[in-house]
Amino acid sequence: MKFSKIKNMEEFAAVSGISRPTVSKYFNDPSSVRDSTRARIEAALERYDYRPNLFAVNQNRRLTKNVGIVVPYLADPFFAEIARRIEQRCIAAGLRPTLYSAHGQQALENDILDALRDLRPAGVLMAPLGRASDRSQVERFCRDVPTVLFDSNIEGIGEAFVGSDNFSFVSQTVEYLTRTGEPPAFFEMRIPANPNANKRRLAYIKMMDRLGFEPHIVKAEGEGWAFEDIGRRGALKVLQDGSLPTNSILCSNDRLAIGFLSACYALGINVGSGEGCAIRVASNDDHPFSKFTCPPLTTAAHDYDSVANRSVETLLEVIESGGRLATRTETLFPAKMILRESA
Amino acid sequence: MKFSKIKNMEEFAAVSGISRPTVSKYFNDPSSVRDSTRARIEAALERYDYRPNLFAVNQNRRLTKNVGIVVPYLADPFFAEIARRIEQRCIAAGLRPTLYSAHGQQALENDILDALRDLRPAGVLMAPLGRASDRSQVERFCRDVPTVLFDSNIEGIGEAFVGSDNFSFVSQTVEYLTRTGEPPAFFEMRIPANPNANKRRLAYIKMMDRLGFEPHIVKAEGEGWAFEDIGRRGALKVLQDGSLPTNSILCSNDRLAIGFLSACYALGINVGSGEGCAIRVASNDDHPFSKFTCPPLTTAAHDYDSVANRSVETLLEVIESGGRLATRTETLFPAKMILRESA
DNA sequence: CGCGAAAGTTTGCGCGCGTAAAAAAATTGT
DNA sequence: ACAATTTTTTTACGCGCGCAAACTTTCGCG
Repeated sequence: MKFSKIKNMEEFAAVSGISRPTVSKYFNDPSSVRDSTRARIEAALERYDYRPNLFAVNQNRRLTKNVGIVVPYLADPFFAEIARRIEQRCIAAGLRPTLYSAHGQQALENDILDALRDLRPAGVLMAPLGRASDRSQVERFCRDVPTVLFDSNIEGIGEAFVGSDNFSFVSQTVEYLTRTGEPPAFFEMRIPANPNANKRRLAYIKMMDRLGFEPHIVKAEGEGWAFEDIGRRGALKVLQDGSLPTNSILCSNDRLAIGFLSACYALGINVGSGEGCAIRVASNDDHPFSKFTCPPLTTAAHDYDSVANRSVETLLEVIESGGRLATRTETLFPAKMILRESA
Repeated sequence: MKFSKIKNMEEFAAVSGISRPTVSKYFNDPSSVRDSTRARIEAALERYDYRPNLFAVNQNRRLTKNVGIVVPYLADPFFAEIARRIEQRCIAAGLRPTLYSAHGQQALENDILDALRDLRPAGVLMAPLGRASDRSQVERFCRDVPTVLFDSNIEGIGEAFVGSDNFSFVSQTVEYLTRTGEPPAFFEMRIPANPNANKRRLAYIKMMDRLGFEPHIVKAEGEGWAFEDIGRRGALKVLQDGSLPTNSILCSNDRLAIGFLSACYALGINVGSGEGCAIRVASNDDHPFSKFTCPPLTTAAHDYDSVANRSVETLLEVIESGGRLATRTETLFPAKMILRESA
């Protein structure tokens, strides 16, 4: 508001008594103009409120400050949380993030990539859908736009990958469950959406082998992103037909575990290690709500902060080195066991 | 990919043998060109992949197809879910939505509004932070950009409001709890972020009055968006010092209720109406995870679909009538009771 | 076949800003 | 105080496309 309205840089340059190109320089880097002119511009900014148009700015710039953040399903609190942190990291680094969710749909993911090209982003942080991703489209995109993948990896695509070390997750949970009770069965979706699920299954098998136990994998039917519901149905089934080979269960992820706990409650089965408990349930992710389940969920926690920080740091490196990295790095952060009452 | 790369409309017009203005017309409305030329353009589209630059298109258009969607806190699954539906409705209506989260911060909400101006959106769908919103900024924004508020209302601001009828929510839950047991106490945050909370408290008091009972309001300390944690702490406090005046609790919202259930579990208090249950807990919202709590939460459900649909419909009306509505309408959808085991 | 309307083409400007090159002005050093 | 910088101004063009006016071609129809 302040005084009259300024519609473009031309007008603002006029009222500040400075030429437009110099004003343009100022906005791209205030320290690039002489102190006295910077003072005059900032004096004008006090009196008139003007900001360069975000989209016009990027139309003809060599390198923009835009970054895209793409997640597969934003209504999943895990992605909401990691996206939130990444977004704030980007803002702190002086970038302009825009967040997109593929809502679990390949077509939408492709549309997002198309829209992202037009944004002319300096870089993109992307957690792909995984199995449902259109690999060739993602690959093409990464050739055009410097991209760092996070959370779920696609081998060889993007300048780098930052995520969690699934083996660290599963080895810790399996070890813990085994040490404090029975070796666990592994509970997962038959057709997992996310590549991490496959790595976790393999890690489970490997750990069980290493410890000298027979692996038991329990599959829940159902596809899509309604993990809790799928977990609940799958759990009801195996709990009712008594096909569960053990009294301890390791769920592939917390959302399935939430469904599993819900099924246990419905059947009157007490979960935990204490008196009167029939089954122990542990999981992976440390989903934001795992702390509040009943019983609270024992789980291997993502290092949310490290993944978010390193993703953004890596993207900044990529951008600074001109959009390409000499070698594709994969950074995996270990899990941290969170012991709660469910196991 | 296909053949060579097309960088702009000029080039595409050349290879398709049609003039650029006509091609431009085609992309704005394919039916506005003659069948034979449409066929030629589409034949060219088969051979070359070209799409007009999204941001350049909007630079000089009278009316864009952009819409902004602003929510206060996207890591809250309620907002993630409603935003997801609104986003998909917009896409279905041929609009181009962009989603923003204020992450609970006033400064961010203001930044988002600034960025949205530059997007030149045809309209904006906004769920404001509420108490934390910078009212004058939001008001200014709504004067410049046609905006429909949803979920939380700010009196007199925006072209319309679409949300849920808090009285319908609370009256049903209070009535149900009273009819099937004791009249409830009301559990809420001392300083609620959201204006709906205040309306719910007032509705509770009114209902209790009407039914001839003394209202009891239990306040949980804490600010911010970590509702579950605040609910849990608050519940632990009142459950431990025995200050709860009743055996039935109505939580202002489901996230608080999830915290409350967690506290009950920690203290070994059984929740529900059955044998051996000491307390009944009901709530409002039908949060996506309420179905999976232990016990599953009895709650008054938002009509997610209606709110999402009507919001988008209303915005379309606003846009069609040139950005302004004769009178500001407020549409409130009633709640639907979801009976589960917690009460 | 000729006529008027409809559709397409040409031409040119505008959106708001980045950026490059050359000229002018202000600052610096001595 | 004068040459040697540094900074700013001027001028001009580009980004990718929308839009309007005037003109030309095409189409439908009697």
